[in-house]
Amino acid sequence: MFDAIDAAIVRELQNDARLPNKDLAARVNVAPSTCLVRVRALRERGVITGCHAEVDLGALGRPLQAIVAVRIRPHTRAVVRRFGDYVLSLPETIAASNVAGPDDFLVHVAVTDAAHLQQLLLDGFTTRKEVAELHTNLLFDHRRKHEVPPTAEVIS
Amino acid sequence: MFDAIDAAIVRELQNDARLPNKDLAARVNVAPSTCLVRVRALRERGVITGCHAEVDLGALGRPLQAIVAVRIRPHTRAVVRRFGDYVLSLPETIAASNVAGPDDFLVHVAVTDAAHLQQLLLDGFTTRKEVAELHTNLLFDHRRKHEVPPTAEVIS
DNA sequence: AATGAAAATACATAATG
DNA sequence: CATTATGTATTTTCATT
Repeated sequence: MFDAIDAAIVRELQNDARLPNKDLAARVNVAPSTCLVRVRALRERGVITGCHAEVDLGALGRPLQAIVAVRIRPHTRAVVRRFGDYVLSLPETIAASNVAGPDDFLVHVAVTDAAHLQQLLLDGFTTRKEVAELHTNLLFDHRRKHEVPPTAEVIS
Repeated sequence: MFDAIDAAIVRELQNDARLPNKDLAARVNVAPSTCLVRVRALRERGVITGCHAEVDLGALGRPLQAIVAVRIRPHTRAVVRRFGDYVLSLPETIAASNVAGPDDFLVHVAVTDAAHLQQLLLDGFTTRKEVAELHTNLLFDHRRKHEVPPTAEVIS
């Protein structure tokens, strides 16, 4: 299913997806050709789903981040899904979670400044009929970890 | 500062960081040599900060996600920073945000099942003295967008 | 499933327009 | 910035174990 070598490959590629296959092979102690076969298998099995460049949000003109908690009404499947699609289509949205609890969505946004945030909230959120309530949390700091390890159970 | 070609390069590499330079050049309509220079410059200027493989959390044995909202007391710089470092060191943590508002941290975690989540909350969070209050939101769905566009202001 | 060697590609650099 | 050329390195295939 997923042995120690696969786990090592996943770990290395989470940290640097552009690591040359030759170097990756050396780090996980297999031949380059073997390594390539394994990486391809991990992609085909859907374990590795993609490789994405990480970009500095400040450099993109979006130094200010916030988490917007949204309560949706009516709380129907169609309305919830439609809002999820909509909110992800906004250029300011980095991620959106549909959660259980008093709030229905937590939306992570990145904007230029407070004025931009206010405009986003007014034009992008509160104008929508299904948005019943909004709570905005400014982010002082957001740290994402790239290396998520497999649990012991999935390693054979 | 950042022209239309750079913006296109950033867009393409956010979607696929392993796109060969030749193909990338074709997509953004420049010569491969030019493209390579620009990609290197974007990395050196800190616009592109890294490339990371995205992995299916279910395949890693972590199909259940939650956002844990944590209130910290005392609310001092040292305690807040120490908790942030600690929480990011947990293998279950994917991301952690230090936010303004009633809650101090929003911690995104990925676990095996409800039992694992309970154990994480009890052993990893509530045992710590600085954790004053916890609210756990189960995630039904988390969607992250890879392509974050630059704002109009940073494009010249 | 893993390996080593050969063939195909891609990269990095430089010179020219 | 585009083109071309060139040497180097890497990726990929494949026969073999």
